[in-house]
This record gives sequence, C-alpha cells and structure tokens, in this order.
Amino acid sequence: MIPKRSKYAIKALTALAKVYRDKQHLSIATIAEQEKIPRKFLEAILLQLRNEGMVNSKMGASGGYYLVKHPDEIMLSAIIRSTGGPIALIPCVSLNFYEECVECPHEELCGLHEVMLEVREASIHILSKTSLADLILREKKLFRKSENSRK
Amino acid sequence: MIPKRSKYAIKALTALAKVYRDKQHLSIATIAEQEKIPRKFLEAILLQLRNEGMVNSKMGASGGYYLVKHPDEIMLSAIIRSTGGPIALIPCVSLNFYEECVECPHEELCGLHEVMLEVREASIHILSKTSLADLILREKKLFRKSENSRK
DNA sequence: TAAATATACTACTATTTTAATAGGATATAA
DNA sequence: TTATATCCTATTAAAATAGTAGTATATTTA
Ligand code: FES
Ligand code: FES
Repeated sequence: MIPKRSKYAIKALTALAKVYRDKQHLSIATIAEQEKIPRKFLEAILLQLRNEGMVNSKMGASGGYYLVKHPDEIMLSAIIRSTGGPIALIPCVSLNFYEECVECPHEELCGLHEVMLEVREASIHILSKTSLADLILREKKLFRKSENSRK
Repeated sequence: MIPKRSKYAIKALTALAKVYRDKQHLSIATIAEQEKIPRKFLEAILLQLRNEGMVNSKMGASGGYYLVKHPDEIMLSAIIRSTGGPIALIPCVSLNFYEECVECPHEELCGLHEVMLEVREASIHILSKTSLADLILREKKLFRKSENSRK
C-alpha cells in the first residue's frame, strides 16, 4: 500500500492539471476543499512536492500552486516516489526504499526476490506510462460511459 | 509493501515444501534457525497459517508442521492473503482490505481507481500463478546459472 | 501603507500498525 | 516420567503514518 500522502498528492496534482493553462494556480484551501484533503496535511504535502521540483508556488494574496511541467509529462510513478510511497512489495526489490534481506544469503539466488522483481516491473510499467493527463482523460471516458449506460 | 509476517510465511512454507514427501514435518525451531526468522514470531505465523488451513501440525516430541497441499497448489497470493498482506496499492482496489474512498464521490468514475485496479490485476496475475514449487524451481535455475557464469 | 490573504517552515502530538516476546497449558514420543 | 513440541492468550516495544499548531514571511489589493 502507498501512504495516503501519495494518494492525496495525486489528487491535488490532478486538480492542478485540470487548470493547467498559462500557469494558472490554485490555493491550498481551494484544493483541500475540492478534494476533501485535510488542509494542513495538504500544505505539508505540497511543500514537499515543491522542494522536489514537481510544482511551483506563489506567495501572498491570490497566490497558490501550479504545475511546473505539462500534465502529459507528470507520471504517477514520479508522484508516488516524490511523496515517499513504495511501489515494490518487499524492500529488497525496491528502487527507492531498498534494504538488504538479512535472511537471504544471496539476493541473486533468491527465487522470491526474482518473482517480486517481476511484480515490481509490472506495476512500474503501468504507473510510469500513466500521466496526470491520462488520468483526466480516463475520467472523461468513464463519465461518458456511465452517461451512455444510463440511457 | 507486504508485512514481514507475509515474507516470513513464504520462507517458512518454502522450507516445508522442500521436505514435502509423505508428510514430512519440520519443527518451528528448525525452520526459525534455517530461515533466520525470530522463533516466537514464526510460531505465531504458523499458528495462523494452520488456522487458515494452509498447514497442519503434530503436537508433542518430534512433532512439527507440514503442508496440507502439494507445493504445486500453494500460490504466493494465497499465502500473502492468509497472513494479512495487502497486494493492492490503495484500499479501494483491494480485494481483502477494501475500504471506500471517502474523497472520491463515485468509485466507478475515478481514473485513479481504474489505474490502480490495473496495477493490482498485474500483480495478482504473477503472484497467483507462482507456487511454492515454482519458487524452488526458480532457485535451482538461478543456482545453475550462477555456477555457469563462474566458469 | 495597512489589512487581508497566502505560502514557508519547524516542531509537535496522536493514532495505528507491525514486530516481537513472555509464559503457562497441553499433547506426544521415547 | 522426562524431554520435546505445539497451543494459546496477553503484553510490550518500536516504527510508521496522519494530522495539527503556530509563527514568520511574502504579496496583493484597497
Ligand atoms: S533476497 Fe529478498 S527475499 Fe530473498
Ligand atoms: S475511488 Fe479510490 S481513488 Fe478514487
């Protein structure tokens, strides 16, 4: 499981992606309300994302946050990583939270290691080809689909 | 990430799978030492696996644990589930640890939900086609490979 | 230029989950 | 009958996660 932190980050950045035209920005308060994220917690998350270089901010009245890159170029895997969410199922196959397996004498001889590596690859494959723009597109498609099935 | 509990369970069951002929059994102490798992913790894990019906035990002197099913039929996904390890990355797409997303008004309209569902499917696909027997086979292959590359 | 609005930053607390241990009861073999 | 194991409940310890408080700083706008 990824932490809520990461999920909130994806939600918040998606909100920013939806207004991405000419560096339009949104305030923490606006995003928090829209996405139902605890305000102060979101503040901490966005600050972190800013330090990671994923977003930029403008201080003062009518300030706020905006995306640095195009929604097409911001991948879910990058957001999860920037917010400390592990994708791998065990530490010895994690890129960002790697820890040696004290129980396994040789990593390269471990069958479980090999399988978990495959799982990680499969997950990362999906998460690093899906961008914020894709997420928005998917939502549009899902909405159209539900509209049609209601007829 | 899955809990250590699940990883230990896989390791322990693999040890049992290696001696699976005519219901041969191993004691907790033996497995704990072999796989470098804290003894008392392993005891709790095996007890749980027994209550889940994955293994059986024999009490008293020269007792121990043994697999109920053939190593071919015991899949990693089942072990992870039996020990309470989540495979999904977020609760709203988890089969065994499902929780509704309070932030998302409609699950079926949520793009993130859809992507995370795909990730889960990919992970489960691998984990539920890999058995304990496969794990042992993989290890044999890895060993042979490393032998060859040493020449 | 003052008031209002918003982010920046540090530090803290609370909650939950996970990992691990303790210790006695019970069963079985030698 | 002694040694060896599992059975079972309860507890503790440690770590990770979630969320909050409060003040400093920057910027707009009236
Ligand atoms: S090396 Fe990590 S599970 Fe064996
Ligand atoms: S429904 Fe779970 S992330 Fe939207």
